[in-house]
Amino acid sequence: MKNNQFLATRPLYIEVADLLREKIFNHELSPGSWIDEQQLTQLFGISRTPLREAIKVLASEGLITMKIRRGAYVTEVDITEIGQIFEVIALLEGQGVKKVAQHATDQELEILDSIHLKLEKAAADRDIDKFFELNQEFHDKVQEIGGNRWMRKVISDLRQVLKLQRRNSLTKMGRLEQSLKEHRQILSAIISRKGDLAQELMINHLKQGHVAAI
Amino acid sequence: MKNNQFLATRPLYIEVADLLREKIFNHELSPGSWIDEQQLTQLFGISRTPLREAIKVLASEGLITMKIRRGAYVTEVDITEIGQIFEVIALLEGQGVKKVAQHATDQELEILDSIHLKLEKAAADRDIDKFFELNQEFHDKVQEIGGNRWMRKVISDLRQVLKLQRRNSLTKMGRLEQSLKEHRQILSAIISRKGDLAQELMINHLKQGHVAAI
DNA sequence: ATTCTTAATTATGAATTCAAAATTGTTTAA
DNA sequence: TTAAACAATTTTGAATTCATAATTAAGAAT
Repeated sequence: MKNNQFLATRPLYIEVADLLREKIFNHELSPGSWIDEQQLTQLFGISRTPLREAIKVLASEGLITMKIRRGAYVTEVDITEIGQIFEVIALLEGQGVKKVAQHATDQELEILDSIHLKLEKAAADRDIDKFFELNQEFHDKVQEIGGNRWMRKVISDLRQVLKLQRRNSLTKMGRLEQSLKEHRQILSAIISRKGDLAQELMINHLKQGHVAAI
Repeated sequence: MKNNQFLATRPLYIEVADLLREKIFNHELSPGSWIDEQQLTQLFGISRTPLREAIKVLASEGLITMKIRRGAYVTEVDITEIGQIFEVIALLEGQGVKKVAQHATDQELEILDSIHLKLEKAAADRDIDKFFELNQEFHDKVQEIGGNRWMRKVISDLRQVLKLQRRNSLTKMGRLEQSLKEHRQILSAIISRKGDLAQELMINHLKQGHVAAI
């Protein structure tokens, strides 16, 4: 695989990890399927070494499951587990948002507000991709402000696993409106420093919203 | 590196990842220091391939930072972060134990009780290693009964990060007694089906106990 | 002595090779 | 025809090799 001509080129295994995630999320590599190293090295034009390094990284993220002496498989996430993952995310983000409501500086709240404004605009424009991007950004910014690096990482990893499942919910417009409304309430609770309320709203937001609410 | 004589041997890179975590957390590999692949392959008696796979896994866990074309460095995990990790674990185990108190079968409670009995005995015998092993088992069994596979995985991952930090607190006998007492209360709350109380006790157990309470 | 240049050494990133395990395919026996 | 035994092939896990980048050491010029 030829590296680009620019400097500061990223390690090959990181590039490959990205390519693999992509293939997994768009189901070119479907859940449960075996990962054919041979085929992928040929497809990517690389050797097995960086590919296997990438596979191990995705395995530690939970996207890939290693079976000893019989290779790597795309993790299967059944509907029950989706619920379980949401339960964990809801718990953590609930705690995060509570702390934000209690301790964030006014300046930090401004940042959240500005993200939310853009979110409102994206919704008004019916720009779904943008909406999801900003939605993601809002949730992540809350965690960033919350300041628990490990909580943030856990959430981010679990979110990725959820992406395995994404698919149909993208089109559900009604859910988008509902999600926006819930965001409004959460932000409002944060700004008025109502930690417990913000927590409760966030938990419900995530538990009800499921995938569309990510 | 010779594998043990038992079957179901784990992949080498996983073993190596464990060894590296250990070295990182007891500061044989100190924060910020460069990771000498050559030296470690000799020390472990393995080749660079599995070592580098392990390094990449730890990098994706955040324990190691890769610098392109100049190797891997130990990330600094300061005491603040240890507290953050405990916060996450406490939150999750609190939720888990609550669910157990509410939904576990009587038979499952018996299992917890039997583990706790052994824990009492280990404490009475002053068998610290046994105590920690059973303590671990108790917490994990609660999660198993709780039934949220992903919550369990997250906890298990975070626990691993905490592992070596434990070493010094092992000797603190007072803390061990206190930990045992808290376990008694938690178990009692579970058995009497007081979910909210069990949750609160577990959260305090983990937050106060910190490393010794693992 | 200090700085600059260049050669030698070492480390990294990645490809290749190799041994052992797992799978597949073929032959033989009932 | 089916099942068991065994050989061939494929795949995995890990060691080794190789090209290039980075670092160190050595030597020349100021």
